[in-house]
Amino acid sequence: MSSNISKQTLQRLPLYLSYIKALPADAPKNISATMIAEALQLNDVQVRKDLASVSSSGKPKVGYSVKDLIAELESFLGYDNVDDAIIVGAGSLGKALLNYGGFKEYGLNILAAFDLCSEPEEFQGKTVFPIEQLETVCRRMNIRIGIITVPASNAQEICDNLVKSGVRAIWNFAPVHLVVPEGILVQNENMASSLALLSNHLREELKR
Amino acid sequence: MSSNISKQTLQRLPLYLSYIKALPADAPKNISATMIAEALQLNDVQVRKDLASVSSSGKPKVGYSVKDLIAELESFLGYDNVDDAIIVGAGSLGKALLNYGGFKEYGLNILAAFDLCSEPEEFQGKTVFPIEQLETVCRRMNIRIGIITVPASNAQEICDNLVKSGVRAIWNFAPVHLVVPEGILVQNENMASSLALLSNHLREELKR
DNA sequence: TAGATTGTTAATCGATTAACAATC
DNA sequence: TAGATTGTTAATCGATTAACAATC
Repeated sequence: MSSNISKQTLQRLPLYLSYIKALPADAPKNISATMIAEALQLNDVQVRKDLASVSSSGKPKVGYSVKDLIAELESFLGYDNVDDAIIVGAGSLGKALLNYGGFKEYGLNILAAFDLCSEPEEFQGKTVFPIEQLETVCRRMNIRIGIITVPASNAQEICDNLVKSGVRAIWNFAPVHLVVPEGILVQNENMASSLALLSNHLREELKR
Repeated sequence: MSSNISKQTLQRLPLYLSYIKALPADAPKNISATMIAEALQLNDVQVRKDLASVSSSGKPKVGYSVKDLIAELESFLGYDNVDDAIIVGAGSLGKALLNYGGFKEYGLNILAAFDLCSEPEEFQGKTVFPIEQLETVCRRMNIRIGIITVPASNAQEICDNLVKSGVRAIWNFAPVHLVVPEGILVQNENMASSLALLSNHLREELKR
């Protein structure tokens, strides 16, 4: 069952995919887990185990067919099966994400944004709706992914609204912990946590 | 020694800080690890252990002084000690980060951006320099943090330039694995990995 | 004093890595 | 056939959690 793929494995799969997709056109038709591991500075057994959970194109002595492996990873990661999403919060980050074309490649299509406004507004070809219309639009479009880019102080309320509107997975860019009912996934993109690592590294370095 | 604080702990510290900073003004002067753990849905021993690595204000039966704990966390996370950074890549994401005021609160000051252009350009009060001036500016300003928001295909080259320019920590938003010399930290903000979790959650849900 | 809470030592759990058998 | 490589079972490692002693 694919449900017992660990979070760690799931997060590494896109790395493998982007690496093998970036391989030059004249590269060999097959690639080994060892080569991928070396390029990404990972353990080769780990790569093999990760790939085993989504692929059956590995052959002893031969490795994996690059073409097949790309297809298997893309299919597993849902890159061919586009999910619609909406963004709540059309500040600079929200607008940047709305405007970013690259998500399509990952099977994510951001339909629209919501923010405080009295009328729907256009931004780079996408619509920013008044926040009041959140539930109506989500229900009508059957939206299952919500992206939160509002300030921390409003994030929980927005999150509750999203859940009430039928959203099942939330990508949270606000620096707060969100409480959700069981069965709803919150994926945090916490910049403060990343900065903590950067800042700690610099401090440690100075000590030496 | 603070160097043996784990990555996991380091990433949780900002969560504790933002939670206790958001406490209402009329809240009790002290807070227990158990309360923090409940609010953030974590294990209380974990919170206590994490806090023990940066704080000495915990008292049995009393808990932690909110005021002292905020001061200790802010100091440890370097929020009072601003680091200067530059961004390479002034596309929509790069501009959003350049424009985002919130990093100052975390001790990060983004001075300028670099991109392909023949002349320095102004954007929202900050300067976008021609990429050719990267090394000169980094050296002159003694920049130690570089933020990469260029397309995947250019990221390694930019990374090499940053390292050559004296940068010691890199915040990488490009979906590629970067290879760096020992001692340089790369912190990846990999959107594709996050999306893999969201997409997997939705798929699993459908199966049920 | 008794109870709540901290901080630490020990046990558990899960992920990573090593060892190895199977095979093209 | 021999060597490279996969996939799996076992060992190791590190992080989380449980148990408990110390104490305001």
